[in-house]
Amino acid sequence: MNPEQWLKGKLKETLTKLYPNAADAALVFQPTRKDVEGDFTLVCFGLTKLSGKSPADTAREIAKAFQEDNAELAGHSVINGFLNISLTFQFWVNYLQQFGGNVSASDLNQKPVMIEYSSPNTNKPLHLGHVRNNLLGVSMARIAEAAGRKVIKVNLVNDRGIHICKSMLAWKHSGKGETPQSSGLKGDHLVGKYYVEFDKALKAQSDPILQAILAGDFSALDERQAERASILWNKLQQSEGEKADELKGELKMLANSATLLMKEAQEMLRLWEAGDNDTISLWKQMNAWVYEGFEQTYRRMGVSFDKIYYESETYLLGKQLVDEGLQKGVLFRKEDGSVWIDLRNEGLDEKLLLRSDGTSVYMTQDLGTAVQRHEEFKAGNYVYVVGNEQDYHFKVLKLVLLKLGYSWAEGLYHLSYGMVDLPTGKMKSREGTVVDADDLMDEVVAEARKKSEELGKTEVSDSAALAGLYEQIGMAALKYFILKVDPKKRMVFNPAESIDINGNTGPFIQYSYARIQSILRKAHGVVNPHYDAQALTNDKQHRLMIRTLEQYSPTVQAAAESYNPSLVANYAYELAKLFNQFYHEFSILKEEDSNWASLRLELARKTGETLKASMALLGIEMPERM
RNA sequence: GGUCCCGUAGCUCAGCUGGAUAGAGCAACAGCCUUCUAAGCUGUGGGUCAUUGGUUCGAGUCCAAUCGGGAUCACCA
Repeated sequence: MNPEQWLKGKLKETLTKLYPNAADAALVFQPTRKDVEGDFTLVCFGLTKLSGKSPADTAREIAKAFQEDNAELAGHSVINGFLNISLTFQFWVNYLQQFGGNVSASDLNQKPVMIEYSSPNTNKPLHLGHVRNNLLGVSMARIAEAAGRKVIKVNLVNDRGIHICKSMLAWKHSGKGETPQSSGLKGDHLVGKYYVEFDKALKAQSDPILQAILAGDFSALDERQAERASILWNKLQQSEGEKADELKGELKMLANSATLLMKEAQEMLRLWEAGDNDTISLWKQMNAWVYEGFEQTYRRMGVSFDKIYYESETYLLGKQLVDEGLQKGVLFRKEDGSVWIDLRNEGLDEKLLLRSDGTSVYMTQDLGTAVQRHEEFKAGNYVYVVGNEQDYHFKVLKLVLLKLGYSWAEGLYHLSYGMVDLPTGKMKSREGTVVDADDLMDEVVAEARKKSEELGKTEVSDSAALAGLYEQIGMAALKYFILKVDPKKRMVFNPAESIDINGNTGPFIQYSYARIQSILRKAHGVVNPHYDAQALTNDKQHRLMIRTLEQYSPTVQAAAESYNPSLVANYAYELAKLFNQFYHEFSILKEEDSNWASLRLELARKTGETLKASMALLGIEMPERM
């Protein structure tokens, strides 16, 4: 039994005995502050209505009644309206013996949870943003599993569309048959290279057109575009600053679409959709290269999926839903044939669900995919790990599904995360400031090697084992750095400073663990594993260690329920830090009193296990020596 | 302009349903290795929790407004 739950239950009993209306009173109950004697604190301010007395008197009254019934209460103090309760040392020691690091099953939702994450495009390699996405997805999956839920990990690969055609086209024009084998490049990097090349070539073609447009000459554009350009151009003459930049951006897109290259790309997309043999086989070949590259990156990051969906297979889904929606009167058709939903009552706008030519948009596809998945898996929750630039999209997605009558859509959750910024600001591919995932992992591991060699000592000597250790340390540094931050916040990553290994970092926690393992190895056969709880007397530090271990289960539950792995990361750090303090203050192997020695050994062992379990939830491995 | 997210120490971040004197790490300075791994530990300095008002026994936390940063509001995905 978890002490916190146990005590809470007992307090409720006492309150019910004391006060007639106690049943529905909410208990404000929390761990006691470090500088005050006690384990848990009952905040009594809110209970004064029940007792009709001052907060302090209420606290005293409760304490008195509670003590009469429970021998486990070692003492208490009342400060203002705070009732600080200390449980006996024996109670905690007994608890330690049965502590197994398992998470009490959450009773919230026992249905499976589907987690979609990664969702890469197949036209370029993964970058820092994907790293945050993947790490969040993996750790959420593990945390949900630890909290007792069945998890289905899903990846929806964006393998079609104009962006793929760009890479294909550039490769066709200037690739000269280059392959990953012939170039020695990882497949995704090779394809990414041609994507960049396309952009360069496009710019060369579109710049002159843009200059002409800015000068008021729209002759390169077709009639419809010229009309649009003329409107924008007129506005531009009266604008400045940001607004002008925005208009220039739109004009630039018009210029792009007027280039021969864009027309070729569009034509290629048409051929692809028509199932043209040459186009399809080139597409398949280049995608295969990319998947091979992704697979390497995923494996190194510890990312895996139960099922992979491809947009090339799902992009036509959803049209049927639109028909349904029209029949139900939830959707409406405009004169030009396009289909919309009106969300103005929900504080949003009208949203397009089907183009006037009858083709589907992003939203149509996502609606279809969601319904298809629900039919297949009947999960209780569908978690989408997607950046916060799509907050609006997912809000609409959920609303539309609900309006269509799919009540299970209540279980949709957008795990929205903030961008990863560089100290200089946003990552911009045009400025070449994108941090590549593969490079990043290499750097971080190289840094781990360098720092470790500077320290000039390690318990590991075999060179293959050393390489493995550096990989573990570097990846721990990276993963922990990203996962310790609340997902919804933007975060700053400084590649120049690389990554710390001291302080609040992954390697710090690994080090604490390795140290514990060292003690366990040496203590084997030296320290008696059994101890007599009755022979031990109260000690604040030991009690605090056990209390902190106790927080593992509630922490994992909270992380699962709030879809927030950072809670687990911060917990692991707290625990490691606390143990390091403990380690410096108390010796295990040198302790002469065998009861204390074995208690501490038990504490060390369970701390180690809990650290390892916590970090495993973040996808971080723990070395036995370092 | 509408909507949403964020603003805590020089920097990077914690701060759970509102609770006691707002915490860590990095950086700076001063200590601790003949004693279980110094990737560690201890100490010092560093704060108008963006601002103003409100709600109440109590606000970094809730509400409103303002300022600052970002996202989004496409017949793109």
